[in-house]
Amino acid sequence: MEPEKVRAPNIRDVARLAGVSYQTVSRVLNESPNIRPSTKERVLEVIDELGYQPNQAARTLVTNRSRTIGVLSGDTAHYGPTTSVHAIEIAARQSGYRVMITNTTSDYDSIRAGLDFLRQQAVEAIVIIAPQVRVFDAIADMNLTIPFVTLDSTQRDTHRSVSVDQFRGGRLATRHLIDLGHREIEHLAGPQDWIEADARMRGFLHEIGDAELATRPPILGDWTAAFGHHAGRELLRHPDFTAVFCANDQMALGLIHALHEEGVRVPQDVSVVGFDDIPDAAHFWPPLTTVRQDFAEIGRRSLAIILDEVLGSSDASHEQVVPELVVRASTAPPQ
Amino acid sequence: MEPEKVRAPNIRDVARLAGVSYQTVSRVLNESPNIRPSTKERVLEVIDELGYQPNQAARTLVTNRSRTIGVLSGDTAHYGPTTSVHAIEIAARQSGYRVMITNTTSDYDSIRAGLDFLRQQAVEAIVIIAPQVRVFDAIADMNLTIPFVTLDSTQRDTHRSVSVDQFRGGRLATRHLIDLGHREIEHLAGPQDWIEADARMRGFLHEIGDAELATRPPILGDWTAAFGHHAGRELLRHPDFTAVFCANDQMALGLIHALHEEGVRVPQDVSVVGFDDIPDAAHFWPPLTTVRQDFAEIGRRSLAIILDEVLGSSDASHEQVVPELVVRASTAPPQ
DNA sequence: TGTCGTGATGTGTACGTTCACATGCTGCGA
DNA sequence: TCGCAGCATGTGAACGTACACATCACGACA
Repeated sequence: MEPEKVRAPNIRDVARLAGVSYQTVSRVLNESPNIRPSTKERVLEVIDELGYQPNQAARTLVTNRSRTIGVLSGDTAHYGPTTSVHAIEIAARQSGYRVMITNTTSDYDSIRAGLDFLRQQAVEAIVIIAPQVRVFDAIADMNLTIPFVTLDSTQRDTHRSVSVDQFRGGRLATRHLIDLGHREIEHLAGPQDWIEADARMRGFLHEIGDAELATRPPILGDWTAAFGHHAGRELLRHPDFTAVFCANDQMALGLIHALHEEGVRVPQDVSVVGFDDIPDAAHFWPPLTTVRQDFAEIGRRSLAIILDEVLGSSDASHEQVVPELVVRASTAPPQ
Repeated sequence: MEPEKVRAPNIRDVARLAGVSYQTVSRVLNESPNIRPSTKERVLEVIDELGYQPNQAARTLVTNRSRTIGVLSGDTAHYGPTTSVHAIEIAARQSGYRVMITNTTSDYDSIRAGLDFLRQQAVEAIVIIAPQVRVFDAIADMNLTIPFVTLDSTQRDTHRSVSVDQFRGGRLATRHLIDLGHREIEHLAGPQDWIEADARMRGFLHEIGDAELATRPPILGDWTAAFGHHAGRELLRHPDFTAVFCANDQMALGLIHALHEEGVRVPQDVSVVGFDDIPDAAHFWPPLTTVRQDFAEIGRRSLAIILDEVLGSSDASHEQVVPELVVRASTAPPQ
């Protein structure tokens, strides 16, 4: 015997039990002003009694609004994106919106599928935290009509963006090393197709050029500690440098690991700067000098911006949050 | 002049242009078997031309199925959960499902709101990765009729679960220290309302009891490196121990930081074991001995289990994945 | 040659909600 | 006393799709 498939109660069931029309129930649900308090109370009682829940699909179908913001996030479990997403959720909840997150791998088809999914769910806006160049191809190809905002620093006028000023961050880190007196500075960069990685690298090159130091070609990494470790071993085959600027904290961790293994002291022999200021960075050994990005802040701002657009404003702004150098124990003057 | 609000093309628009009935279009979309190839082709052409996309809300409304799996995840950006979520997404995609993720903070109302949201979105099943006891109160109160699976090790018969055997992991770590010859072992545990934290602690206590060592009350932490650092400083006020088992890698990192600061050598003076084996752990200094959990594997399995239930199977299984001790350089015999 | 099964396609309806409009009632001012 | 504004509530339609059923053409078979 199959258990009988009970239909969920709908607005009409509520109406019948409350002795009103379904429209009145709808009014209660939507907090219409003109409704007698006693009626409203009675309806609410029945709703509670029945455990009635509005059918979101039906609502979306008729209103074409879902009160939902979509988030397209990258495939990796990085500290930054997850922190931003969390901030977005909290902010959205406060504005009466919900958030639907979809992860994607970095290939075109996956990004495309993710955007399609969000569109099908009738999200009212999309926050894109997949900071790879390829994302923009997908967006262009499917000419998205939904408002969207990106969390990175492309200055395209086609859409809004909020980002930490990565270029400036790259300069801050490099300038710090130069100010300490370093002249032989390596850069362990991120993957080239990441917008942020590129901006940090440009910041590095800019300061190197400004100080008229010899330019060393950056090493292109993949953000992982394992790569940092590998790169560190390679670099030590020609130890003609006194400082390394790593494009994120994880790679800095791996690099320091390699330095330790070879008996190279940090910061006495080599100074290391990271990027991000993940919570762990303060507890690396030595505690890491790094550039702090406020991931939560850009999350909050992105939501504010996109709700602004949903509600009618239309100027495509590009906000930038200023990063901050956090000096700890992994940097010192060269000896 | 407002730009005219253009309605998205629907199934009838497609039908008209293709010269067939809307039902035929529907059949093409749902890959009905009895349809002439030439007709199908013509319809597909029109779909492509119009950029038609099925309206998910309408589909869900009529079928009461969404081909979507909900994921309720905790509020923190931990490595484990994010890795599991990612694995779930990939597996879901392969089965023709999509995943909708909702984060929650750990308070009851937020969990409740998250579950309500997922239910309203008509997800067909829910994977719960919010491993706090409180989750079960919320579930019980709203008597969820949707199949769900949890990614932790409560052995309740009300639902399915997949988990790494945390108890066993706790034993592995502790046993390793005992086998090395340690007798004075501290445990830095996780928050008490986390199911996993509790299980690891029980594993620890079990081995301590087995070896007839004096039981030291575990220190209850919050998973962060900052807490590990703080706890390390506290412990060093009475340095009567030779080893510490930390309930996760981050706390181990902070603890080691505190030890380094006081000139205590790891592992010569104090051995440290972590838990999780996050990618960074291999690059801590010293590289961390820890217990590896296969987060991706439990993600994949959870999806398999829940799809199984969606498709009709009904025995509530409790699968367990075996954790693995990874010995690196943070542990050694006491000296 | 009539009947019947089968493949291909079309028609009516339901899903649960909101919007636009209609209706009834109340009280107030002329 | 009448008309009318305004509040409270009700009725009909629409959103876009899938399911159940109806219809039609065609060939096989007795």
